[in-house]
Amino acid sequence: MNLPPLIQTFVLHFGEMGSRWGINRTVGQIYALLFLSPDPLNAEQIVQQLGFSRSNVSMGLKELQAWNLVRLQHLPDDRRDYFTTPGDLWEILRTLAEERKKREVDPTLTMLREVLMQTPSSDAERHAQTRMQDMHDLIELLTRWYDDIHRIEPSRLAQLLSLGAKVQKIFEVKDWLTGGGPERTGRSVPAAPADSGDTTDRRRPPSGS
Amino acid sequence: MNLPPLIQTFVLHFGEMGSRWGINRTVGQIYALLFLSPDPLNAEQIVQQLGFSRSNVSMGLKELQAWNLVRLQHLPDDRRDYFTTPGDLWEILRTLAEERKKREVDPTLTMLREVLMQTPSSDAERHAQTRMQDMHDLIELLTRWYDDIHRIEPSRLAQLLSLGAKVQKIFEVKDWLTGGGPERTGRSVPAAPADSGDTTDRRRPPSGS
DNA sequence: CCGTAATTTCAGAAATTTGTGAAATTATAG
DNA sequence: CTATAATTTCACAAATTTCTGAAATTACGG
Repeated sequence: MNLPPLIQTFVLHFGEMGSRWGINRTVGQIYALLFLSPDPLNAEQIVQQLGFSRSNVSMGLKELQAWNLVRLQHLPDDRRDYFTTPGDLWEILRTLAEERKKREVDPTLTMLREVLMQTPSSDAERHAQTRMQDMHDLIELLTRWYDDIHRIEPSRLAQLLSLGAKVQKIFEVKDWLTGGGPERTGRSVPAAPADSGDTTDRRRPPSGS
Repeated sequence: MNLPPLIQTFVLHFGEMGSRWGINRTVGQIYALLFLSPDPLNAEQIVQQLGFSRSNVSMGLKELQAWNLVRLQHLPDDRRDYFTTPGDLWEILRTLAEERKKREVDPTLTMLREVLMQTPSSDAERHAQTRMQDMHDLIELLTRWYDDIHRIEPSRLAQLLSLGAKVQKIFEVKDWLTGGGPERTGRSVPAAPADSGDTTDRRRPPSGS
C-alpha cells in the first residue's frame, strides 16, 4: 500500500469498520479510497494504491456497484471503467439507508408477517407471536417514518435534525391549537382547523423557545 | 434444534441476519430465543433448544452481555444463571443504538478529528481533508440529534415518529411564534399555522411500555 | 476444607470467507 | 476478422472465524 499517511489512516480505518458491517476489508478500503479521491479512478489505479490483486479489485468494485455506492463513468478516448462516489454526502447516506433497508429490514418484516399469519399451537407460540407483533409494529413505525423523511431535501433535513428534541414543542403548539391532549394522536380533526370559531377554554401558548 | 416451527423460523432468520451485522449466527439465534421466551432461560436450556455445544452458548451469552442486550438474573434456590431480554422494545432499540454508536461511530469521529488536525502536504491530502471534514460534520449532526432524541420517552417518541415529514411544519409555527429562528430558517414566510391540527395519522394510540 | 454443580477458558478442528493467478470473456480499434 | 486491452470468472490457496470437547476455574452448600 502506497498512500499519503493521512489518506492511509482513513482507508485502513474504513477497512476495519467495513468488516464490522457485512462488508469486507477490501471493499471498505476501495470505497474509502474512492471517497477521498478528487478524480475518478480505474481498477488499475486502485490496484496500484492498495496493493490488492486485480481480480480482487474487480470483485470489490462489483460489490460496491451492487450496493449502488459507486458510480461508473468513462473518460473520453479511454475505454477503461472509472469509478467515483457521489459528491453529496447526504446522497451517500440515503443510498446506504436504502440498501440496508432493502437487504435487512424488508426481509425481516416479510418474515414477521408470514409468521404472524400462522395459528399458534401452544402457549409458547402464542407468547412468541405477541413478541413478534411488537417487533413488527416497531419496525413498521420506523420504516414509515423513514419513508416519509428521506425525501426531505438535505438542507431542510439538517435544520430539522439540529432542532433535536425541541421538536417536541410541536405538541404543545398542537395541543394549544386543537384543545386535544398529548395522548390522543388520532387524525381526529379532518376538515376545518380547530383554531377558527373555537372560543372555549384555550390553553396558553408554549412558553420559552 | 428442537423448537416449535413458528419459533424456529424466527430464530433461524435472526441467525442469518446476525451474520450480516457483526454478530455471528450462534449469537443471533441465542438472542432470538431469549427474545421470544416468556421466562428466563439458563445456558443448559439454550443448549437443549438450539443444539449448540455448552461452551459455545457460554461464549454467546458473554457476547450478548458485552452488548448489554441481555440481562442476567437468578431464581430463588437455583444457582444457575438465567437470562432475559428487556420486555420493552424501545429499550432494546436504544441499547442497540447506544452500543453501535460506541463501537462504530465514536471511533470514527475520533479518527476523523485526529486526521483533520494534521497539516496536509499535497493537493491530494488537502482534498481528502475537505472530504473528511464533510463526513465529520454530517456524523456529528446525526449524533447530536441522536443524543438529544434518545432521551424522549417512548410513547412521545412514537407520536413524533408517526408525524413523519409533517414535522417540517414546525418551522412555520416557530417562525410565527418567535418572528425569527436561531438560524437561517425558512424565510419563505409561511402562512399562519392554521392547519396544524391535522398532524398525525389515525393509528392505534401509542402503546406505552 | 471437600465435593459437586455451574461456568469459563482454550487449543485446535471444522467451516466459512477472502484473496489470488490463470484462463475465459468482452469490447474495441484497425 | 484479428489483435490487443480491459474486465470477469473461477478453482483453489490463504486467512479468518466459529465451534467443540476437555480441562481449568469459580461458587457454594455442607
